Amino acid sequence: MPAPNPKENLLLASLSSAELKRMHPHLEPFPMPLGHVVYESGRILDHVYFPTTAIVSLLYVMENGASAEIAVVGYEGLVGISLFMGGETTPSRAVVQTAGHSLRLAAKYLRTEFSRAGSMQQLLLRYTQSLITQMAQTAVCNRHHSVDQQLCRWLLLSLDRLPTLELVMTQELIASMLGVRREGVTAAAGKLQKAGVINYSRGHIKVLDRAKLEAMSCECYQVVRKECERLALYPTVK
Amino acid sequence: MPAPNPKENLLLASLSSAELKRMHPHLEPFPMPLGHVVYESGRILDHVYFPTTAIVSLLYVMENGASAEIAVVGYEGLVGISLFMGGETTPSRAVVQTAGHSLRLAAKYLRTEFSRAGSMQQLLLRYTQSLITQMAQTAVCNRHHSVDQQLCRWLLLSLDRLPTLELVMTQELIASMLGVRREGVTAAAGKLQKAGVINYSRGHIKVLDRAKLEAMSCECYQVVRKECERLALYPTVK
DNA sequence: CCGCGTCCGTGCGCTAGCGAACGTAGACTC
DNA sequence: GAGTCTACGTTCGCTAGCGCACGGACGCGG
Repeated sequence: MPAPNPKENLLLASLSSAELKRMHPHLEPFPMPLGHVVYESGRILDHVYFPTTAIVSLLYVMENGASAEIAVVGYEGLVGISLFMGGETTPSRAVVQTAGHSLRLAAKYLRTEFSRAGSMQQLLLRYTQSLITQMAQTAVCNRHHSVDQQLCRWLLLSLDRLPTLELVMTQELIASMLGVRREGVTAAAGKLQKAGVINYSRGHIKVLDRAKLEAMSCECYQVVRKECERLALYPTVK
Repeated sequence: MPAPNPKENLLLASLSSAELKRMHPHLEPFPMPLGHVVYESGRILDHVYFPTTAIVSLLYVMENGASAEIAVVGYEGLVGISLFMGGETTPSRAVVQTAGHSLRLAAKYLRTEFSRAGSMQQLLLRYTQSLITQMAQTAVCNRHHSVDQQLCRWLLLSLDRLPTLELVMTQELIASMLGVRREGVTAAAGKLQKAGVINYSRGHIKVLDRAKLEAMSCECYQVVRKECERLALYPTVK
């Protein structure tokens, strides 16, 4: 497993050379296998994680075991905002949704850098706001949009955080992220496949027509993307 | 209209006397009539607003006019976090849900105070995290819970931000907040009335049995409340 | 090449919530 | 005290999504 380059994470790449120089010695490679729980609800974090190739889902698991994704974090962001927001913990869980690499940074170094009130602080706060937008839009989407539309939104959000047009992801997993039944995902994915938008096969999804996927999605994807671009924080779109 | 006392807002009340002294000259009373749009999606804010007796809903309005509440802000918080988070704007709208008073502070004073990196900054960031929790829980609730349960949650959140057990609020308005049909609220409120939990009459809701209301609510209310109490940021419960 | 486990497709009955329309009763106006 | 308006109640047909159950198909290991 090659050591990930800090420049692969957009937040780290945005740092000034002086800042990056200070952080670099403390950034340690951290592998993220599929399904790994990066943090558990209520646990106190001792690191923040900057994904490079991995994708992490923030999700809330209810008392009865049902779950729902709150937001998704890829190479454009970081996992563990509660460390600098001052809350220490959050009631949600972070799970690796796509295996890959990340860099992690011990809490004390992050706090030190944050308290310098420099561009790192600004960057982290701006990123947090983009995360807030994503959460808000998730709430709206959960309220008003069909499973079909939500699947499109979800695929696009994942796609933007991946180097290729292929996702490794079972319908069961997508269902648990969206908080719907697996059968609902099967039905929605079936429609997309018939429309020639994707190709699904035993946990491998190839996106064939991204433009059509965007057209079939609800407005929520575009809102999040536009807002993040405005904040100069969005992954490049392939 | 009496000038609101800064101590009526929990954030302002938590400031050190030195901080409050610095801010006090710049805090101006700002009335909040029902329905007033405190900020519009995308507009650049020039003040932050600290409600004292008013309650403000953050909601997202979709292209087709449908809406959904993202979070609610009362005397425990402030409206306008994007000013110190660095984004300047957000894609949501803030609307006065319960008429009352607030104090507002011009952006430049807030930014100055924030950049001192003192307890005010910590306080604002901790509050932002509590807001994030509320949004996340709203997303989950929208996904998994019935209108009945959501109504209970919503009533409790409003109740905690009010001095009395009576809300002035039409079913139409509640429906637009929850993002459901008015008829759905009528049905849910009818059940609560039959159960002796509330008394509804032409825009006036009296809560008769708060304990039962909490029992009929989903876990989401308690999650938000516990998390905010943990962050030492929650209104006292009557 | 056989067996088994994972993953995906399908069918069926059921309920919650939607959309639209209409009825009614309290409250306010003049 | 008659008219009017706003807020709430009720109905009906419809659809999306749920829970459950089963079956088939692909792929891996032996």
